[in-house]
Amino acid sequence: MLSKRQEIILKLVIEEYIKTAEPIGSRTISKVLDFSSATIRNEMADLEELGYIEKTHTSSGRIPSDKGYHYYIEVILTDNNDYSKSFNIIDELFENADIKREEAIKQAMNLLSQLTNYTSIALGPSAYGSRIKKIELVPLSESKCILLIVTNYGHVESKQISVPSNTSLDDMKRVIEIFNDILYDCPIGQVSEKLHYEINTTRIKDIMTYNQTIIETFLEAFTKFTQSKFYLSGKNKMLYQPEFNDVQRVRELLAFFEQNDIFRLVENTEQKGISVRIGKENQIKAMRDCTVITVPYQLNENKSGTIAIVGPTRMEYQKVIPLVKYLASHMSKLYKE
Amino acid sequence: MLSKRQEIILKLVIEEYIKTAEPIGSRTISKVLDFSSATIRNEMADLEELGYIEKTHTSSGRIPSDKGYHYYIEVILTDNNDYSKSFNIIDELFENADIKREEAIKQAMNLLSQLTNYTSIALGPSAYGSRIKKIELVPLSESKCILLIVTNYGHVESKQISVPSNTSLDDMKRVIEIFNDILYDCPIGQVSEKLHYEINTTRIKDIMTYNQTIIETFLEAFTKFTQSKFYLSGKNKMLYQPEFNDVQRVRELLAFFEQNDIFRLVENTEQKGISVRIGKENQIKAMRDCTVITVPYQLNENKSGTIAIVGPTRMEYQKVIPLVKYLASHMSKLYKE
DNA sequence: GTTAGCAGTCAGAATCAATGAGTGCTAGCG
DNA sequence: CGCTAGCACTCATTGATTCTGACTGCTAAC
Repeated sequence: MLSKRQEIILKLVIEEYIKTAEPIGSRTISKVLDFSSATIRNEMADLEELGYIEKTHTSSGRIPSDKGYHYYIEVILTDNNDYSKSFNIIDELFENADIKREEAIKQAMNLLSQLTNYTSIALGPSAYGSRIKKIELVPLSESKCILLIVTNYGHVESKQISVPSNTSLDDMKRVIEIFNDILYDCPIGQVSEKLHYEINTTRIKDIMTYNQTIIETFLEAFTKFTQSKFYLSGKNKMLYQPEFNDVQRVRELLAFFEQNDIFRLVENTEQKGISVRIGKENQIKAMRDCTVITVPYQLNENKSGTIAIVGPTRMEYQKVIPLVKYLASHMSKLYKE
Repeated sequence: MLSKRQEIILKLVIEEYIKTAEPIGSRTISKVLDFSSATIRNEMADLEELGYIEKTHTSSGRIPSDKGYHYYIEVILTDNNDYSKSFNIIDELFENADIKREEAIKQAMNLLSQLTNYTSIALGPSAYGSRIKKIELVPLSESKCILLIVTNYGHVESKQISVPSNTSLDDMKRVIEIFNDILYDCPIGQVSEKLHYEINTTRIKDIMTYNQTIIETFLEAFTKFTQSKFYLSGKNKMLYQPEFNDVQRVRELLAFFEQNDIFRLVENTEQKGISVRIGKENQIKAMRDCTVITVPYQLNENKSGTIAIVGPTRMEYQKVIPLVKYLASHMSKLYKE
């Protein structure tokens, strides 16, 4: 357990370092704290021995360690969320009824990235809990048509298909008609199951047996739904952080964002509540100087999505944490309506 | 006019510089060319005086100038397009009938970026020449529905709208029905015009007068079509070029890509044929060390889109130019069918 | 027209000393 | 006992200096 004074010093070191990205010396602290620099040095030596701060070299000032940041976040930071001003913006965003859910999520991520100057990510099976509202076949020409699938959240998936030579457009339309009957209000997750069940039991059977390709195409269009999607905003924000003044670092980081490995960010995080991974706690090499904060948000039933924010370990936790929490709670609402 | 030997030397300088990104000295050339380094030096001095090559400092080797690159591209590079192997890949891509046009373009850009290791961009009013094939209204709940517009190229635009309190869903459906009649096969560019004409003359009038918001919403959805779109692939490729070892440069460039200023790249380019802008010929500051190659591809009638590729001035022109030309000609085909 | 040879230039690497912001430690003070 | 003044020490950073090597341009001779 740290003494009151140690806590104050730790807090000062961290907040100063967040501002300047430079190691903090004892004199800097003593100016604020009305103790001599020697006294501060003694305290700092203790804090270092306990592992909360470290030196970059023998005679340098101190910088916070990963452990120090954790203590700061979990013990020192009280919940004085005085950032309610920016929260209004979020509310407005979610109250706009003329925006599709996915659009709202996208905009929320842009907003988060703008407000914080870090990279923000929304992850999660965005189609989860969606139900089919309409399936439609629009002919484009003799041989081509577009298959449309619309969900209750306004998500539209489309796939171009060529009409097989042994099938007429009317045949296909009839099939789609039947699909509409069967699948109306059917949750995306259960489509495949339901379809296979119906094929074996009901009137769909006789149409299907003579043309298997239609159903295959149809199910293919569904794979797009089940693919987990993510929205990433502010990829480049990190470039402006001094810890990424080295091009090699930048390459590593941007290469990571360009891959579809984004999901590795949330591996092994808590299912409930906020998770803050600082520095080397992230398994990803490119993130060794970053903090990744993840907060799950509730979808229907027992599944959940995640929003994440990636910034330097030297992140403005005080500002970011309440903001992310607030946003996550509103995302949940978005999925409940 | 350059002598044969000068051309050979210029070619060697450029190709070596493209490989190594280092200034080329007279000895390097003399090893290949069976003349003494002194002779090469004399020739190089002439080439420099003529403005085809330059020095980075008094006693450095030579690097190509912008003018030198131009001479290389326009005079020295004969059309020995021996890259036909990679071209098969492009053919395959465009022959797949189960891919929407926009999807094909996207994939073509990915391919181009993969093959060249540069950034590739497809620009152009992708909706241009598209005609409406279907307008549809899908109800999601009591108060919300989705407006869908499908074009003959398989492009789908969707917009969520809330049902105004003084209107019934049936009313709206009837309006959409009428729209379908009027606008079927109507080119995107003429929708607004046609709609306004019909409003003032035909049966649509009486429905419209009592609810103006529907038509407004409808036209709003169309703005998405008319917004010129672009596909960008390989944004990060440039990071691996030695000329972008400086973080400041990287920031500038990526910031440019993130803005929607992309269209400035094609400002004032030829409407016909390939255009190669080298170094400072690009108005954009961030591109001062880049070459931007643009090739228009024909859409319907008199309008055209553009594909562009952005790399360092030190670009593998020999490989890139035929590839881009070939691709552009195939894009045109895509728009003709 | 070509080349050998030589003097000159200059970026980049290597070395070194000076600077100053920091530390740890000790002894003395209230 | 907690605090502080003071001193010796460390080390990153900076700038000056030098060295090296890859070049050039020029001249004189083949």
